[in-house]
Amino acid sequence: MDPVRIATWNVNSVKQRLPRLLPWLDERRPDVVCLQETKCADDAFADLLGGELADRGYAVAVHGEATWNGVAILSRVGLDDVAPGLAGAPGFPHPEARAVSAVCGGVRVISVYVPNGRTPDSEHYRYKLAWLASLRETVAANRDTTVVCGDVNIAPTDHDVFDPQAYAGQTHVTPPERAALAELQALGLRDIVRDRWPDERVFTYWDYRAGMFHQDLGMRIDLVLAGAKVADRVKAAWVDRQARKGRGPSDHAPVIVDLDEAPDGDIGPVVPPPSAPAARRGSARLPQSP
DNA sequence: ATGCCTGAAGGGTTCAGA
Repeated sequence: MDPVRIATWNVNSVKQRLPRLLPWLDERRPDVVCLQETKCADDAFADLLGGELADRGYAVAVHGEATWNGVAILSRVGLDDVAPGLAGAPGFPHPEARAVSAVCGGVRVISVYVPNGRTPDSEHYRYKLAWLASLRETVAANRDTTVVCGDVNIAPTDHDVFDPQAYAGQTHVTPPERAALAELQALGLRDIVRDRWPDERVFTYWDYRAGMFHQDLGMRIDLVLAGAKVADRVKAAWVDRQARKGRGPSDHAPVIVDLDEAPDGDIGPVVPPPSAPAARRGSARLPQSP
């Protein structure tokens, strides 16, 4: 198997992001792209960019709906066994378009948009935890060869938010959410970006308001979680902050992971060791605190 | 000012996001 570049990006409306998405595809040239928050129905997705993607050699698996949510996988290394949705997943009350999976280049890829949760005492929060339990059940069947990519709406540790105090008591950082994520990882999935940058300040989301990106006050909630057979092929992993800059960005940046060719012999793990020291921690407050 | 941006739907505003 040839080297493969996998990316995941919450685009916050594929329609609004088209002027950023297409040039980004041409510049980064990912082989597999998991998208979240496409915010459009499947026929609208095809009308909007089906031709543009075909021109670039991508096959497309979409699972969308009008207005909210919506996920997709673009692949130019094969797209087989496409499965929209998550078997047995709860709805709110009806199933939402939050997952799509396909086999791309021998890897079972799942693009996920985990429910937000809103507030820890809400039905939305309980829905989020139940949905994560369903995701774990689905991944369990192919744990070694699966890669879960997407917006998990959970910061795995306090290291993944600019200031833990700013998020105290809010969703994305509560122990039950982190436990649900840890249970998913306990299947053997590795957090590829954190493994590569264990002590770095790495975020993937910055609020649009109050200059949060400019101050680098964000969270790391977009993850690539890879089973052993995938994780052992990782050559590089990084957050494409350039895509968060300039005019009309999403509030999330893409995560990009390069896989080496699949070993046919005894090629071992090739993740390089980190070298740079940890960056200074931020100390500002959330936007709603003046 | 516990939504300071942004997007969608729909209608002159409201809901949702993290």
